Amino acid sequence: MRSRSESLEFALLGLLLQGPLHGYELRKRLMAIFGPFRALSFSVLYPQLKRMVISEVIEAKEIGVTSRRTRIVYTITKKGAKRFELLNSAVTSEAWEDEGFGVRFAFFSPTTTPNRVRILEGRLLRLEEKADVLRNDLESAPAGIDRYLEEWRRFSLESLEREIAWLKEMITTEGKNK
Amino acid sequence: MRSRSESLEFALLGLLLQGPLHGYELRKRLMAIFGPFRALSFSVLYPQLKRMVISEVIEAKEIGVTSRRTRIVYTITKKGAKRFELLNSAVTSEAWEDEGFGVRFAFFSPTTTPNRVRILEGRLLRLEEKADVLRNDLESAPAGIDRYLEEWRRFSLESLEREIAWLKEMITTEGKNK
DNA sequence: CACTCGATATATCGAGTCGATATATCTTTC
DNA sequence: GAAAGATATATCGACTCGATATATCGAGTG
Repeated sequence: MRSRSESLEFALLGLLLQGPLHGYELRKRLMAIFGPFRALSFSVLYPQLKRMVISEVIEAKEIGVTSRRTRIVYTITKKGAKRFELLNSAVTSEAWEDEGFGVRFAFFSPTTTPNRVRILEGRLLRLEEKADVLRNDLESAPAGIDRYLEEWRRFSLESLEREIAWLKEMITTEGKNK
Repeated sequence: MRSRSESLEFALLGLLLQGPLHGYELRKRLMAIFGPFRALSFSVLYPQLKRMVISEVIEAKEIGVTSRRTRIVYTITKKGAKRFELLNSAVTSEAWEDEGFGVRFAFFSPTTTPNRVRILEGRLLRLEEKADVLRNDLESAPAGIDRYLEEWRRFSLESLEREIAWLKEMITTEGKNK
């Protein structure tokens, strides 16, 4: 299982918990949640839904009684609800990598404070690792080796440090909710 | 041609312009340039090098005279140097999308101020598009629909605005070099 | 001086992703 | 009533990703 499809499965289960939907509508809602940072094409969505039908976390029902237009409506199963709970509580590295974190964060509401903190702290550690690499690059590189590369690294490091500060704030806020 | 492989081709040509190198070394240098933001696996690098040999922008020479160890050294051809020039001057959207911009920026030195400005302005427009989507999301969403989703959007928008400000600064600096 | 360990070096596999495209219906606008 | 655009499902080929296979080289250990 690739990390990208794990976070997609998580998001799909999260949406279907609120009620049955068909593929096109699922895509629309996910694109709205993802915003301009992550695309979702049908060639990713439909195979993913098929895999989820096979693993029995969702059920597909074709409806087309009144209109001639076929629509396939997906419903979450009991196994699917359990799967969502598992993905929510058994936090893996997927939850704090770039691909997964935004999606996990967007579905923070249906989880608990300890799980939120675990994800936020995982993300924090991951970003501090990246920042360390950049700091080391900036220090060890011969001065003025390439001013554009240097400038890019400096800007990236600043961005990371801002996200780290934001995460720390989020963790503090969660702590108060305990 | 996918955008990811176009920016990889650009980076490989940029490195090989400085002298012949073999696959493993090319990967090491690229990973150092990309930093912690983009991985590069051999299953991406080797097929890309093969495609570039076929399109005759590089040549492969197997050396293993003294040692029994095979090493395949790649040399840029005249066609390859022209290809690098083309990618440098005929700026496509690839140069300002997330995948390509960092790589283009890292190889800013061997290009000219007008080309740099074109890339920076393309990136600027792209980020302003994204920021507009987020601003619209934040304004049109019913207040408090999900405080985590809202918080994420707010943070993403702030990050975009910071990158926009940085780009404007870079464009001004380039202007002074004219 | 055999032994292990980590770095060097090339390569492939299956599963998944991406962008483009196909097909057809429904809805709105002129 | 015709055209345009949103709705809806689906597939294709080329490409990417993570894991794994294979084997050599150099450095340090006991």
